[in-house]
Amino acid sequence: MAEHSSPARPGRWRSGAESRQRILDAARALFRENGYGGTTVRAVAARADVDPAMVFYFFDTKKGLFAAATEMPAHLPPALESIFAGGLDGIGERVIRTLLENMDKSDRTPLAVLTRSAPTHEESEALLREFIDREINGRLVELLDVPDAALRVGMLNVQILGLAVARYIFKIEPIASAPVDELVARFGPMVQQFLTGRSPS
Amino acid sequence: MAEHSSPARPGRWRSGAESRQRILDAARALFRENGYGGTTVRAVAARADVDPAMVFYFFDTKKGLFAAATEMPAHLPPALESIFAGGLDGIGERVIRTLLENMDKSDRTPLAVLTRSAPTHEESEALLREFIDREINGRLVELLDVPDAALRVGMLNVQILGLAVARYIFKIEPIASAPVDELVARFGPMVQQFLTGRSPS
DNA sequence: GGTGAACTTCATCAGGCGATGAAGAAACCG
DNA sequence: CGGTTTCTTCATCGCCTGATGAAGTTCACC
Repeated sequence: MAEHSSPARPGRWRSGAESRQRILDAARALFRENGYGGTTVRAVAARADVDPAMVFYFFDTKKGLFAAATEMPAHLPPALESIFAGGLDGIGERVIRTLLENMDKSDRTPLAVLTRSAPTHEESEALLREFIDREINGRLVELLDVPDAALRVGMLNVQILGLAVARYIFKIEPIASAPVDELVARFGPMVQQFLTGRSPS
Repeated sequence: MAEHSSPARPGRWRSGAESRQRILDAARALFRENGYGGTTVRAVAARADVDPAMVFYFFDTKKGLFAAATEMPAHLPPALESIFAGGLDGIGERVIRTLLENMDKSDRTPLAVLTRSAPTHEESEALLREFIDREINGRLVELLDVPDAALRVGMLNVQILGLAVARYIFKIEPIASAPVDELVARFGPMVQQFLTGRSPS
């Protein structure tokens, strides 16, 4: 067997930014598949076609890699604004559509990562929850302005969580392969109903 | 420091069944908190106040321990029957109530374990899904007997999943502390609606 | 074209992991 | 009582983990 193409000698192969990106992509995939504990630095390195030491070179520790791999994608906050922009009218469909479209095209799926991962179990879970509570739930409760707003928003959380878990983590059919429009048509009005409809009490 | 009470000599201390039970309890707690990969046999043993070797003595392998710790509680199937027993009328409330009451009083929460755990990622996840598909979804689709039954049942799965994750895993308020009756009142009619209501198309 | 920084590899460390096997102590059984 | 089984501890194995440090290679800049 002759070594045909890769002499595996040290040196500057790639732009550095590229290696960093390769590692991040591999890390995101593995963290999502196997969780934090089930993912080894060596496996990430192998998948990124990179020496394990490079992971530490760029991210110092495994936790640093995790933090970098799960940070919020930049295009999410603007999408969030577009949900609230239209007021209460049709907000049900908007929230479902925005959620699905953003998670469909991105492999970051912060929810997925955080469900099965978390280095210390407290740390990043608390962080994400605080963000969601402040940026989504809080604003929505304010917008609704009814006595049982908190419970209504809680129900929305259940929908979002269930939809995300079913579609992206467990991949339950037919939810996983249903087109976005179908799901929006099904869930949108329902969400709208329990957000702005009359109370069942 | 004098060794005050435990000479730590080998020998028969407890009934064996008791040690086994201690290990199972500790394992369930840790698997749920940290997942399969994040739980070490040594940690389970420490929590059970038992030598690590005992875990292997009773369960042979770590996987064996996992299998024993996550096996389905015996009282679930009968509860399942009671859901279908009443036919389609009020099935929405029944399914929500049964789910909540069973998961509230049990610390097994197979869903919780399976969400964050799974030894090979395929194995037990596939097992639970097969069970759910056969025993719940299949029967329900049959019972509904409409063209879009699969999608309706998929929506039910989303509800169940979201509710379980929100209440028992993420502990999102106010869902986590809401009384069962409140949740049944909110989710029951909604579930009933999209199961037996007219199609949105 | 030489110098220093950026990137990459390799060898290696200490520590924890799952797992094994032997041997000791209590309980059970005749 | 003696022998066997059952429970328990301990010492240890080989492996893989996260992490470090030094040395080598290439590039950018002057």
